[in-house]
Amino acid sequence: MADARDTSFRYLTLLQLIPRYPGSISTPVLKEKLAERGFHIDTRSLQRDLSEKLSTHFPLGCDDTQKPYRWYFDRDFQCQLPALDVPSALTLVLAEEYLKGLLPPVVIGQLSPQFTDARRLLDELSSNGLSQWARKVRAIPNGKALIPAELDETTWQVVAQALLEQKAIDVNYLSRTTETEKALILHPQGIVSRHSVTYLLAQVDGFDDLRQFALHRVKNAAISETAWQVRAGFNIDTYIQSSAFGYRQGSKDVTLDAEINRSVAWLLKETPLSSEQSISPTNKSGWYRLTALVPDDQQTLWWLMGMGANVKVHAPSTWRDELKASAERVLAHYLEDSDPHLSGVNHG
Amino acid sequence: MADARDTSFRYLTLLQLIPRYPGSISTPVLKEKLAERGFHIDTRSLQRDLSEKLSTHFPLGCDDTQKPYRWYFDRDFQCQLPALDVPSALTLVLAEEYLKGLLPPVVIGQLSPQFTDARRLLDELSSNGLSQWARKVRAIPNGKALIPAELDETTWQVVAQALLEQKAIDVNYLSRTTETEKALILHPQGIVSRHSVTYLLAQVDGFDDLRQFALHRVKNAAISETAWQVRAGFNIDTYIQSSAFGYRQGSKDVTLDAEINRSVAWLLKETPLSSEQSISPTNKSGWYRLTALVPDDQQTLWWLMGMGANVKVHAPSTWRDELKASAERVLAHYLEDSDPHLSGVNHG
DNA sequence: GGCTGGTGCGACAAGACATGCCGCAAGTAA
DNA sequence: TTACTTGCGGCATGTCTTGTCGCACCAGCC
Repeated sequence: MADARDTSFRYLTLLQLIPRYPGSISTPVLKEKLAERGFHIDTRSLQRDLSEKLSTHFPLGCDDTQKPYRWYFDRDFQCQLPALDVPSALTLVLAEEYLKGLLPPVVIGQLSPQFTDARRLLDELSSNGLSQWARKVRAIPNGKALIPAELDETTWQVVAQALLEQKAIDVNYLSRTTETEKALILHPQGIVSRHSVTYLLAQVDGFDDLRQFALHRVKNAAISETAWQVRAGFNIDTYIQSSAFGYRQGSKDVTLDAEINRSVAWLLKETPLSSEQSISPTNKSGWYRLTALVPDDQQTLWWLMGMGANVKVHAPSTWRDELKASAERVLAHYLEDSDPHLSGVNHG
Repeated sequence: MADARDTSFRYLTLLQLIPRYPGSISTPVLKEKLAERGFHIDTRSLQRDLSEKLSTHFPLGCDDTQKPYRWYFDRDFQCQLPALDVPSALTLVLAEEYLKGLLPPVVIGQLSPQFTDARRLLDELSSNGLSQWARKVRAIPNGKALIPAELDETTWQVVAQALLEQKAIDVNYLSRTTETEKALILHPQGIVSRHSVTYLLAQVDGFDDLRQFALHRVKNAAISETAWQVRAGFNIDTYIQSSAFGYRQGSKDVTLDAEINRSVAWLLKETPLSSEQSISPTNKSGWYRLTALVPDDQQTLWWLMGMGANVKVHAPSTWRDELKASAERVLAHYLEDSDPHLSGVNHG
């Protein structure tokens, strides 16, 4: 890449090699990595770069309690190279607002330097505070935002690293059924984030089956010495579709045929259910005919349920039946109080 | 910040001043901005920096068709200063997966250098492709992901910039009611992203009332010469709560009192509805009593509706009535076909 | 205890490099 | 045409970088 002695570029390479705080890197390792990238310099020069040049201009820290000194960046330092432009910054703010309800705070914390950077830019945009961007941008998420489960920061870091670098991990896991903590060795195979809970898919050491572990119930995670167990032919999509998450998801799409009222029609014209969808008027005033090719999954069914009486499903018949049955059960709930003699209606 | 003549640090400052491609910056302006930051250098030096130093090491472009040359970064170049660590990269991938269903592709495109960076890091992590991170991470969003409305890139950029820098904009807007395109001057006051549609809140030039404009129906947006109209005392939260978006949102929270079945209980134990929530067993096997302080909004009601017969609401009575009425209407939908003599049941 | 290897650091000299200045050329606006 | 702006090559100067050496410190290890 860079062959010759170009000081400033070497500085930049150097800065990219230094990790953020929880991590650190020692001088000899840095020298080696620099050499890999074509910068063959004396150890002394490297030392000078770090302690005289870079650390005066950047929030660098140095752990000099051990002899190969270890260098690291301040925990929250961030520097984008083409600096953020205004639209990107606004997008980041919007994205953060959305993600707040979806991911554990700790995971968002991983991205916080970026978000902070965006906010800082917007703040500086109008140093007089005129912009007040914070009062101008809101996201109203689609679903009800449940409060994401609490998650330990190191847990997330260890799991992410183990998953990607194919390592096994030692953990304590709080079993939901037995309510006891148990030490396990896990072989991570995947991560699924569902609603506001993040699950680790892993094999327990010594077993062949894949199990789900809610990340917020994992304690004291650490990379294990045990060698990682390969799971041949694992495909996460297949796994999810195999209803492992209660998503009775037929592998094929189905054609949804329904009547919808005007408000739903408007909604779907702007944000379609699927790329293959048609909406046409019916002879019933204020009602439209919807045809769409949609996945056969729980999500879609829930969405239909949430639309309530604004949607009337004709096909597939399984959904139609399910919606009808669900309505009957709900009604039974509320009738059994006011009309005690009707309490025999099935609500199982 | 940096007072003296420190070449490498000046380079870095320089790089931060150069925007990504659609934008560009001219040499004299750069010189001025550098001076603002304490770097008083000769124009010649700046020229040398750009054309000899930086452009050999960075993907810089130069428009030399006009005489004050203009410099810019490659469209997709990105360089994080403390380089991304593995957990952050994984988080970014997860965030992207979530946002895909929530924001228009163009808006996500704003962040794409970051996402691309994350993906590249993960790819390089296992040059042999062993990691296959893409097969290991999935997000299953809470709501049904509708397809976000198409949105023009420049529209987003112009609107974002105008909003933050307090400028008026010239646009062509496709009215939903009249289905005609109309040239307007808008005074942006806020942005609300709702479901998958992004709305601009703005006053039309010459009017005092605030209107909503779906961003994907805005064409040919451009910063206007017209001076921006201030809207005194505008508060976006108040505006949203004033049911402007159909969110009949009482300003006060309400106490939800309901019976829930085991699966919902588990869900809520891990991801609570609110920070003040209690779940206790009832004498009915498999059912639990839920009490929670929740906002009085449409979102929560929809969520309850989506839970179907797994939830039985006792209070507030308005919700209870609404759920019951909704179930009745749904049922009527489906009964009127199979039992024609029942078609008289109200479904308005 | 002494030896050794690894590391940090001050000093120094050689040489590379950055910088300001000048002059020239090309294009543009008055 | 004239004045102005901008880019660019060249050059002298002075600063800065860099490799080398010597010394100090620390931790094992024989």
